[in-house]
Amino acid sequence: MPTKLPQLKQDFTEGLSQISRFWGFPKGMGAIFAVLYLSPTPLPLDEIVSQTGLTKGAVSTEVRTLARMGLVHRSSKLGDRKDYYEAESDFFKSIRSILKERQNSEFDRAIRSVRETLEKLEAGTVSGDEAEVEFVYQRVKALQEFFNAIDSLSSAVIKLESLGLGNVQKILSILK
Amino acid sequence: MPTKLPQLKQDFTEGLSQISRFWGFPKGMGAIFAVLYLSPTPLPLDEIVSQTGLTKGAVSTEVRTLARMGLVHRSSKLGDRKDYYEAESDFFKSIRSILKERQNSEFDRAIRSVRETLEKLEAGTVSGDEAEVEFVYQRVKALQEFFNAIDSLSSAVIKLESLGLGNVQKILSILK
DNA sequence: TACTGTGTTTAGTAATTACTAAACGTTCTA
DNA sequence: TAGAACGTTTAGTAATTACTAAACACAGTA
Repeated sequence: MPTKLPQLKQDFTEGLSQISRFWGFPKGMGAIFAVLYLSPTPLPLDEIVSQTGLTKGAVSTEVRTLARMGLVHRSSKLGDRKDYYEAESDFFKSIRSILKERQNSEFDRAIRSVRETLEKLEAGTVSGDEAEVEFVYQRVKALQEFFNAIDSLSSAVIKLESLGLGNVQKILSILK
Repeated sequence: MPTKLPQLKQDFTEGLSQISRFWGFPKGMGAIFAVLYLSPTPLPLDEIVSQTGLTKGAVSTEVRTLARMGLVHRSSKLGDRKDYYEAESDFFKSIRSILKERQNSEFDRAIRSVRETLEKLEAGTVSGDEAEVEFVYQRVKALQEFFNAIDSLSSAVIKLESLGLGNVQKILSILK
């Protein structure tokens, strides 16, 4: 027997919810994105509310963080007070803006704290068993270098015009 | 005034805890890793307990998941019943094993559900407005392709002998 | 066999996070 | 100015997750 389109959409939505949760985002966020992603036209807030079963408040805040991440876009029609939302369908573009978002976040603050640790060690202002201080220094330095590599990578990705399948292929060929 | 080594270690540990939490892991996990990472010698469980302030139970379970991820290694000394743990210091190696770990997880199950959605659409067994079905098909297909790209990338990384700074540089030069 | 030193499991608690319901602020319309 | 149609904020609740305390299992030793 044939699957009805609304049913299919709902299954898909549930799948994306789980993926969302897996990556540490609220599952409602995945659901909202899924609904928008499968809609041929931008949707107003109440439509998202009715299709996800979440409340106005929840949708309002989560759609905002989705927008900040560049995963959805907000627009409005002239002579219509409603806001309309649509999903970004270029995922590589989304990745870039998520990375960009992360750069000013809590994450960077933590990374900066590692850098500070390293600076203290380099300034020679740390007292303790000499061999151990040296060991700790080497370790912290290695971690810092790792972060730097990740950072260069993501900066590069952010600056890219397009990270299409072509580029991914090229990368793969290097890594072989 | 000089910083004392134990103080430095503790600051570092707090930093890593936050990073851990940021990526959706328990902060205790980050703390455990930090303690091991800064220790010149493998540590037994009680040592981790006393240095992190967590309980035996917590350390026992979290150190196990760290080991599954390949971020720490368990070893034992002859004539000593204790287990000893040490941190993996090659982060690229860790990334590989984390990716490997993820392949058999909940995440893959969710991705599979997207693939099933796609298969139903391709089999033509979905009923509904024809234009909309076609639209939905295109979208789901695009998402699937994105997942495939990510998947190839991570498989490639998993198979690598080494993803050192050299390779990262090469990648960066492509992406410029 | 009991006892000690290990790590693990379990059942419950604390802390965090996602979400709801409802009040609120604004803007437009009558 | 009142009321309606929006989106936002807030205060509280539900659900989830991280962790604790304590019982447990097992191995080695007296």
